[in-house]
Amino acid sequence: MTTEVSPATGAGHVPAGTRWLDDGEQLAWRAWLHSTQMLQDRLERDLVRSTGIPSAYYEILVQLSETPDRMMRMSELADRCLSSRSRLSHAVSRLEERGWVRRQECPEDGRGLLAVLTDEGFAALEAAAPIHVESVRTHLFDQLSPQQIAAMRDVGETLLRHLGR
Amino acid sequence: MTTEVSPATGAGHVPAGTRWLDDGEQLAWRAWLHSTQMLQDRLERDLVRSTGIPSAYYEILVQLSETPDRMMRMSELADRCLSSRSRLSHAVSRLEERGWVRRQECPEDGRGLLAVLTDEGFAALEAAAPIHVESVRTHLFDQLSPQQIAAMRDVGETLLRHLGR
DNA sequence: GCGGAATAGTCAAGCCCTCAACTACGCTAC
DNA sequence: GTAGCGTAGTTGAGGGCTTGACTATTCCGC
Repeated sequence: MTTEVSPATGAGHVPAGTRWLDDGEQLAWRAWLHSTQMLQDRLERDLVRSTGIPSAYYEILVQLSETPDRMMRMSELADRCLSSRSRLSHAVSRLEERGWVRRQECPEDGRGLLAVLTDEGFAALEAAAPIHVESVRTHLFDQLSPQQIAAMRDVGETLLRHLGR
Repeated sequence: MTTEVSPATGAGHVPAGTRWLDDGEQLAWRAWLHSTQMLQDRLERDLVRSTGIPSAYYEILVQLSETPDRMMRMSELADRCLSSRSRLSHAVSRLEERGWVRRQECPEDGRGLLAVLTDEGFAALEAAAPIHVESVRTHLFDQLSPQQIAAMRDVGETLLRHLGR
């Protein structure tokens, strides 16, 4: 995403009653939009450059690693990664090519599959994690006061409640 | 982007001294990560569904519309849209196919081109803007208190200062 | 003015994502 | 037990983005 909100337009062409953003809201909107885009972009580039793992794959590895058996149903994995099923399916195929994940039939449900983190996958994650966390610290936490971090969390959680998670 | 930070790993396998995230930081990180992803996703889908314009294109139209002559150098446009030059070049080509933008030679610099917003492009933006701003209100501003909005802006601006803009 | 470096923009290959169609299995009711 | 429907997951086509190589132009020092 990206996107400023109001066109440089005079009044009168658009449906009356549009609640345009005022100046403060415009500034807040641009600050949010640009900072999130730039930060995501920076973290992504750092991660790929230093570990060769795109963040979408990293997230999959993390979710699997946090599970007792290092395995999870494909759909649950998709949900946790905020990913569509199709996208996850493609991603797991590519992770299988790297030898980091394999698919395994699900005993309780003949339709289902389990994504299983291999030892190689776990090792790759273990190597990448310290690098990634350092990047997150450098570009996010080291820049903010404890109050700002608390506020960021509060805003994030409020939005998540509305968006449903 | 996406991405949890620490692997479910015992101590000892990774370089000593990694500054792992504590519980509060983890929660703040996940809240930020998931809320920004979900919100961007939601706004993008709303915009495409109701106007047919992806946010990357919308941003280009907005930037051009805010300029006195509705034209801008390709590189400046790329910078303002947080876009690579290649990406912008592709996007402008596609906007040209829609008849919303055209390229024009730059008088002062034979290497350069100007992207010019056409009347059709301006009309498309004018039609889309109220719909988009309503979506931003619904999913962002209507969910937050004035204090939260101020905090969001503060955090965003702080991060932008570090990331350079 | 000339040679080399820097800048503006484009293009092709490859990767990733989305959308919609598809297969396969499970569940329920009759 | 089988029809019909819902769920799990995959697949392929098509579009967008990134990277890196390429052309054209300008700038700068001499």
